[in-house]
Amino acid sequence: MLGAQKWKEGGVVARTRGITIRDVARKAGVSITAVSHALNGKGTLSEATREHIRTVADQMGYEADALARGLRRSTMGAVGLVLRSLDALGDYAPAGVDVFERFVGAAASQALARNLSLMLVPDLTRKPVPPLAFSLDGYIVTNPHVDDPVIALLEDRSIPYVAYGRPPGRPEFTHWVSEDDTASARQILGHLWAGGARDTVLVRGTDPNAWNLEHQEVYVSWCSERGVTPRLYELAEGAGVDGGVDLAGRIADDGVPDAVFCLTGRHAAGVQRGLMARGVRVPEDTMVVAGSDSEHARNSRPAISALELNPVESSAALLDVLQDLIAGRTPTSPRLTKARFRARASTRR
Amino acid sequence: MLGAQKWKEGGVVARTRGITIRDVARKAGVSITAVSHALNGKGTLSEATREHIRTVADQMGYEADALARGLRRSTMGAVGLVLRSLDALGDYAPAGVDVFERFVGAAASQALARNLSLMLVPDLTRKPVPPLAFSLDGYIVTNPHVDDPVIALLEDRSIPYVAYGRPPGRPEFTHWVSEDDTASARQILGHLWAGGARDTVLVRGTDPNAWNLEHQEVYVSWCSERGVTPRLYELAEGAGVDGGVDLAGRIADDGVPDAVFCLTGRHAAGVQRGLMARGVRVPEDTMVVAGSDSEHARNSRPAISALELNPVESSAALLDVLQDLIAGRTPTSPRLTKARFRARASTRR
DNA sequence: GTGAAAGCGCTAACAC
DNA sequence: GTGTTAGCGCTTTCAC
Repeated sequence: MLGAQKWKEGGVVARTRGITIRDVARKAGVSITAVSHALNGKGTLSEATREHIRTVADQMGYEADALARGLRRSTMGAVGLVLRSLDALGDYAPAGVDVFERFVGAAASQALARNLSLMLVPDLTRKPVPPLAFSLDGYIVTNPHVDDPVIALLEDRSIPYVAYGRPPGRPEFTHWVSEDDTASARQILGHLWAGGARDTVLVRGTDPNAWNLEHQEVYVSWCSERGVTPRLYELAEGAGVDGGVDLAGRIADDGVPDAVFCLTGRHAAGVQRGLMARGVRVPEDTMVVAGSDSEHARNSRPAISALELNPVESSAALLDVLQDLIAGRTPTSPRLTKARFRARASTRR
Repeated sequence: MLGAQKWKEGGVVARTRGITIRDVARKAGVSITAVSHALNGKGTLSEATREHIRTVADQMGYEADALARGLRRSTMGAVGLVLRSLDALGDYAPAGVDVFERFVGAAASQALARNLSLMLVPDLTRKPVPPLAFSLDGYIVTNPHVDDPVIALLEDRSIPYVAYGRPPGRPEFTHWVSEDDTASARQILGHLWAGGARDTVLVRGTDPNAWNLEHQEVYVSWCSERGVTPRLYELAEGAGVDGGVDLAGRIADDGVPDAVFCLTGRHAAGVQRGLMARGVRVPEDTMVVAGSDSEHARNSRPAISALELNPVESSAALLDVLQDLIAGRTPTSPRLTKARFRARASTRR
């Protein structure tokens, strides 16, 4: 391997340095400027030189060092992903929760398609700060909550960022992408209504993010439009299925409802199980719906109707907006993506 | 904010540069060398100067620029994660496959605990290579297969890496961590044998990784030790549940077995469903086991006995080994972690 | 005990 | 059109 060398430095095995721009310049018989310009499509070079340099570089397998380039250009080709919901949960691998992990997967492959690297960065405000955190070109922040310190930090440093789920209490901020929660919530509530439900319970999480807040808002308006009394329960996201089972007891004690709309799949699975354990029949006595699909919802018996989020389209939109922001262009945002409601046995009457 | 400035460069909004080592040096009335030494515990400085510099740096909120530091020291505080199984699948967010997603989550939180950032890198051998790919301190490669080109590339560049699941055909390579597949497989086969199974089928995937190869090996030896004829089926990982359903037909045609041991949860769920559709009773006629737990296994009816992998312990071990490697220490490896067998209704006789 | 200076690999003024 | 050169922020050698 040309130009490769290995060495030790203070006990740290340094990586093999690859081929440098200098190696290419020497081989191609030009200056390093020429190489830089040729490869970045800048400056004024004859097409012949350009082509020649490109060929040589290709042959040698030259890849520009991202660090050196970043140091100079202050743009890295890498963006960070902060999952605020998981930060809040304090658990980056909660059992049976696949929405976030699916989002990570989708975001990674969408980033790939744009030749961007995606870096998972844990809560930026906690010390010690991950070293690369402030060198990244921008951030995707999922489900920021009210007065989110991560967002405050990014703004303070003027690092571009986009939010998945609008940052609550920031009407002036537009760089967000979300599934159309309002439309989906109304679709679900309408579906339940059509199934005969007149007494529908909403179970939301405790995190003060747009997901929880907007759903609550829509639910309350929807109830008041129809003159029915809202029945709202809050259950910590971290409580999971077991929390749902417990909550089912409370709900039933308050009066068995016609339908329960849980914002998370785990809560829905737990509530359904808890209700059934008390002899409530699903869907005959009570219908159950989850606001976000998951294996829990799919594989409960009866299978729970749920909203299938759209991580692929959403992460694509987020990256588009973020790239515009990074490039100094004005992005078209906010953007709403379309989730898809999956009616299953739990609401089939 | 001290030393902060914003500027445009070729239409690109550059990130706000933070406080530099120079700012700290000026404020503390020392040279930049002194600052560097004080903050990194190197050189020979009086404890007084050291302390003074640390205080000033803290006050100013100085954070060393990871890029500049990396360029000089070539260690970044970030590691890459390559999921070879998903590369093979060509899908980074396959529905219902949660082993990898759980592993990503676990690896992320373990990395967090070590102040490392985690970058998801798809197949490194495919162009274009993500910019930071070759600047990372090291890699975790999950389920490398025989003659894996990603491993060849990392070795060529002498980038430290560890494997989750031993690289097949590389007996001399020891930097790997794995659940103890051999022990688990024997435990499962023993469990089935104890349940009366004398004709157990193994369904493995087609990817030539250690997971598939070692299980097959154990299965074949185990059969020969007991003088029973092995019945081995291969099914592409990507075939999922539906592939399992189809395969159930073939298996039944060849003779309904006493038990089926599928290496993936999706295959197990499919095979069970396919068998039951043909009137085979589970577990009465045939027991079904999955080699890796998943929501599919848990939520099938009857629930499928499965091996619960240990992504948290495994990723912790992987990062330990990788950090040793990066630091030039000799790691204790390979390391085996303990998976846990969950007996469920599908094998309860 | 301390600091000046070289240089990591790259980009972009600015000279030629 | 092409090349020389000055840094980006940091670590480290080596003079003082």
